[in-house]
Amino acid sequence: MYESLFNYISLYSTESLSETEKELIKSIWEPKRLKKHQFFLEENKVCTYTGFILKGALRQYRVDNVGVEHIIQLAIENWWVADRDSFFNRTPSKYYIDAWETTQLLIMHRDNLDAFLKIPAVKEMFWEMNQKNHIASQKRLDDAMNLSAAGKYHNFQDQYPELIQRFPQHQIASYLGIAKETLSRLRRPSAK
Amino acid sequence: MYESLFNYISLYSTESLSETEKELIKSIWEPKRLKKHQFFLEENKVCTYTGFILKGALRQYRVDNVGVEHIIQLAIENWWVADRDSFFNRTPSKYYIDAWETTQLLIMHRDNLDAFLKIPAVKEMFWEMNQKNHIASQKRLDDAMNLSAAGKYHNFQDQYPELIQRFPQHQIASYLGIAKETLSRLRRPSAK
DNA sequence: CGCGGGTTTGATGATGCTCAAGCCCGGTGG
DNA sequence: CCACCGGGCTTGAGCATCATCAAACCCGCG
Repeated sequence: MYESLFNYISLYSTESLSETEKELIKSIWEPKRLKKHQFFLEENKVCTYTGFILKGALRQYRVDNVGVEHIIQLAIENWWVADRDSFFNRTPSKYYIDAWETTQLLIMHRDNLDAFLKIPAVKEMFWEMNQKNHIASQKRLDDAMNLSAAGKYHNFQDQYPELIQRFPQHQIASYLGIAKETLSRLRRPSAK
Repeated sequence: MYESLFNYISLYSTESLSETEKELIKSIWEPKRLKKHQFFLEENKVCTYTGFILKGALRQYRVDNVGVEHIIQLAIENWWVADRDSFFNRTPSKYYIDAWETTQLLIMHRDNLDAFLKIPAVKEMFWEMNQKNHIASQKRLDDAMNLSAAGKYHNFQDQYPELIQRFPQHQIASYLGIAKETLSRLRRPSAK
């Protein structure tokens, strides 16, 4: 059950986890199950937990002032879920996070964050992740600004083929910031 | 000369800098002057230095395959400059960074990064900055995808009024991902 | 005085959004 | 076993927003 998490940590760190550290992790991360459509986080609530997906799929989105959902992130196995801002700063969130498939998670309360970060391998992993995330969001921004709808979609296909299988295409469209009809038309008369 | 840097560090950290730490910082950060249009970084080179702006203004941009510049970042006093990816991972950069005004910087070689990060206040500051950056780029992405040209510009006005003074508007347009003509038209028949 | 960077203005057209309708298909209940 | 329902996907028509191209303008400076 905890193996995926341990693996993930060692993947992004040069240090390895001692047995006592593994025990610590087991004591602060707890399993949690979400049924489809169940919320992990709702708007205006503080994101007190961060999650690691063992099996399943979640979406993070916000709802604009006319009630339309804007998908911020689609996440599957071995991804983290949380509203970073809300989680770290204990501020109310602007986002919803819910399960798109029935999902098995490990979750950790914000109160245990410091203890978790005391583990050197974890600290290093977080650091690496920050870097990676930053670079990734820079790229995503660049794509969003400079690519055509077709470009965005092809890009997405290349980068996240798994996600295409797991989410309906109107959600992908929302994630990419294009209309679902446009995405539909892109797929039709098409190459590849 | 080093006071701005010290101030910046204490601003983002709960810890404070000892005298010996300040001495260390002075030994690894060196002053550097750039004349207008002089490069801090060029495409395909590794970004071996990171900089902190004491006075002046820089732009970071990439050049697309038809030769058009896309501004990634505009930076003035008390901002950091570097291509993070290139700097941390020692990989060739896709970006140019050059001085838009004559600029006074402090710079640090990548080889001194570890020593720099050994200072607790610095480590903490970096951590905080990572968080802030991440949240900011999330917001920027959201804006880029969902706002109209007018919305983007108003937003920019609110968030970075100083930058409007310092850079010509076609650069701001590029930063915002809109055509310079569009920006010009936005300003004319104008509110606010 | 003339040059050059920056800005403005106008005309045109592409891209992609909106709205509206119909379709496809899998699941449910009669 | 079939009819219906609903979510998702497709298709079409019209339209808004912006990018593009081209020309003129403005102004500080050598």
